[in-house]
Amino acid sequence: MKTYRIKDIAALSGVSTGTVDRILHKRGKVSEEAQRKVEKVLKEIDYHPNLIARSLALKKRYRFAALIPSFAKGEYWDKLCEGIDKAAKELFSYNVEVEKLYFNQYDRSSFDALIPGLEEADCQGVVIATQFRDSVIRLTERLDRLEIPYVLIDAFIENTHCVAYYGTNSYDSGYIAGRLLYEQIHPTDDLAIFRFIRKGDQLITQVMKREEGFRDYLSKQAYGGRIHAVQLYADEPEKNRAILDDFFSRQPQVGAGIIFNSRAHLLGGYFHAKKQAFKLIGYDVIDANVACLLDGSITHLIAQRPEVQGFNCVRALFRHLILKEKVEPINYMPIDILIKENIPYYNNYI
Amino acid sequence: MKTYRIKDIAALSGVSTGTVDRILHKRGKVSEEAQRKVEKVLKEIDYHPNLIARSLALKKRYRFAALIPSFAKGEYWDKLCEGIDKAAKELFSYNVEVEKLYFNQYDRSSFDALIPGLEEADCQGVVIATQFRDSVIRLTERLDRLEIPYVLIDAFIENTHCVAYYGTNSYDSGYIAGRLLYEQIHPTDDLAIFRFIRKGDQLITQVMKREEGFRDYLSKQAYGGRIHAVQLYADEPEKNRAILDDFFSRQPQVGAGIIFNSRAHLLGGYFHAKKQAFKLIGYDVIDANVACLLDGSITHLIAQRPEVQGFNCVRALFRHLILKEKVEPINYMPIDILIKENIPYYNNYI
DNA sequence: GTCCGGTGTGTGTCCGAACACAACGCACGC
DNA sequence: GCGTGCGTTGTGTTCGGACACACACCGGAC
Repeated sequence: MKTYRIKDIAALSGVSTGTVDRILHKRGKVSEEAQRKVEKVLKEIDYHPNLIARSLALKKRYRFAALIPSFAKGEYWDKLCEGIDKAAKELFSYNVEVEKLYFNQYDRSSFDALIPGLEEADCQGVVIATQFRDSVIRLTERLDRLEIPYVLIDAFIENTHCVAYYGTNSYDSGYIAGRLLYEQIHPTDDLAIFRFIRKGDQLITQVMKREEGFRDYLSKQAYGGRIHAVQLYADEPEKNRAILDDFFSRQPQVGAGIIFNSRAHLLGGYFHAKKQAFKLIGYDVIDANVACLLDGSITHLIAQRPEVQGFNCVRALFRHLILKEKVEPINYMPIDILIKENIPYYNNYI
Repeated sequence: MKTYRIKDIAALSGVSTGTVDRILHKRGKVSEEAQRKVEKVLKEIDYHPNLIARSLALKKRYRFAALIPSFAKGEYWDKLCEGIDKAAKELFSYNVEVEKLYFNQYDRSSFDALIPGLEEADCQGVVIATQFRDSVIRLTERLDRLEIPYVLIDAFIENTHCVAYYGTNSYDSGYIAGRLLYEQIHPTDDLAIFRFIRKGDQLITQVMKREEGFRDYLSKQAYGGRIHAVQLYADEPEKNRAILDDFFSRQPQVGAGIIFNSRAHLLGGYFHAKKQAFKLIGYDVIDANVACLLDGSITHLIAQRPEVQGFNCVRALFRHLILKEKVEPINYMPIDILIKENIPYYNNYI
């Protein structure tokens, strides 16, 4: 199993390495005859350039930017960041640097405010979290014009020219949650859907899609119970206790429920404190949710490996720009089902 | 964020690059004064060598060998091989080659027969599937003496000096299967455990451990049904039909069961053909099992991403030998729970 | 004073690819 | 016949690190 070098190709086709180089890179200034000779050899030997040597010779520095929501330790976007950092570290020797730009996921203008800075930074690739659809579309159009490749993460947006997309199918993950909850109850048992409201919230499509999938599963099963919606307030924990106490005093028969964002731990904590048995399904492997899974106050978590997503986003840009590989454009992440017994093994093999 | 080169260190400490090189590689022949000066600089700048340049300069070729069971297309070890091949391809530019040596997983002597060939091959690293405990121990002792690093895959073997181990906790995956099956039945329903016998079989520890975990889960739940063991024959499909027909005519109340190896599809096919409703749990995402999951004849699969395992094994050797990183020695793979609804997303993000 | 060994030290080349630059041949014009 | 210009080609240097080799220096032996 011989590996060929440019020098070998040059020798085989009777030209110099410079000519081979011009042909490989389509730089022109090559006679038809040389072109023919080299192409003939190339066809025979299946040449793969040595990527190590290439990236050493290309003295280029690559700067990637990542536009992601700001986060607290242990939250979803923190985990995603871990993956980004891991990729950055691994690609350090390739002269790749990743700069993270944070926005407030509940405030569109904070996202828009990042754009000018992004353009100044003259980066070669961008990772974009797609919280704000319209703003993202506007940004991608500008990046298209500047011919800067970008990767989308979270929700998929059609008609963009992204190099890759990483995310989950929210509808299906809701559908699966439907099955997991339905299997734990009787077909006529009542259920609760807990929702968090935040001042000035826009509806988050991801959460809406999950609920849609969830409800669709139940209706396909001829589910005969009632689904109660309970509104909670993200910023006001004391208020929530009162709301929940009130709800369960009026609807004591409700013994199972779901919450479509990563705040299930807030409910888990409530049930745990009151020693109330409740079948609760939540989303995302964040530290607080894991604790609830282990103490039994959450029965299932549905997750999507944010670290792997972050890692893959950066790697997709790397593969596109440096390795010049074809990158699979649409990548739905696995929908992981986690219970008390398998969560200890849910590590990140990246 | 400046990156330092050997040349920079040399300039900063007032010596030549050769001296810095000797100090970094502990090649000796350096005066105490030079040692001191360079170490002082090294402490200040946190030097990380450029891995790209290093692996270009090291003209070394790395040959790894992988001792794994032979397989048919789509089977467990085939998937593992995919991961190995993917790693090999990715590391090609680093001058890493992986040679696969196959043995018959039901015949210890076929494993032993590979050892002489392995020693001749003078490879720098070995991946070993641990089917035959004693033979593996003997091999690892020889490798220890030859100072050839190795990675174990499948079952963990204590007291070896392996660089890394990748596998699943069989007991816990059986325990989880117990929960998944128990949640689908009533506490007094009967269950079936299907076993495949093969001529000259030794008991496979992995399968035994799974069953142990499974039974332990049930006994902790005060399970009150009977567990029937059904013996089937790996090589004789017609015989199995008769055995199953006979079993279900005598025990028609059994509506759920499990099989602890990857042959659940053989049972799934049986139930599907007879249009018999049966709650069946199996192991491993092999193509045939996936088909059964989708047509409903298998309710759950428990899996462990063989591709990722294969990939990581090779990468562990690479990281140890070439990158000289610390590799986490014991790596239990996640225990994945797969149902009809999430199997379409169970791709391999490696 | 010369020769020899050993110890440190610096320089040079190589790895494979990228790219700049010099140089070549040839046709054409004056 | 000679210079100009263009199209084409080969050579040389670079990237950062590894390693071989040559050489400077010093002390001791003759």
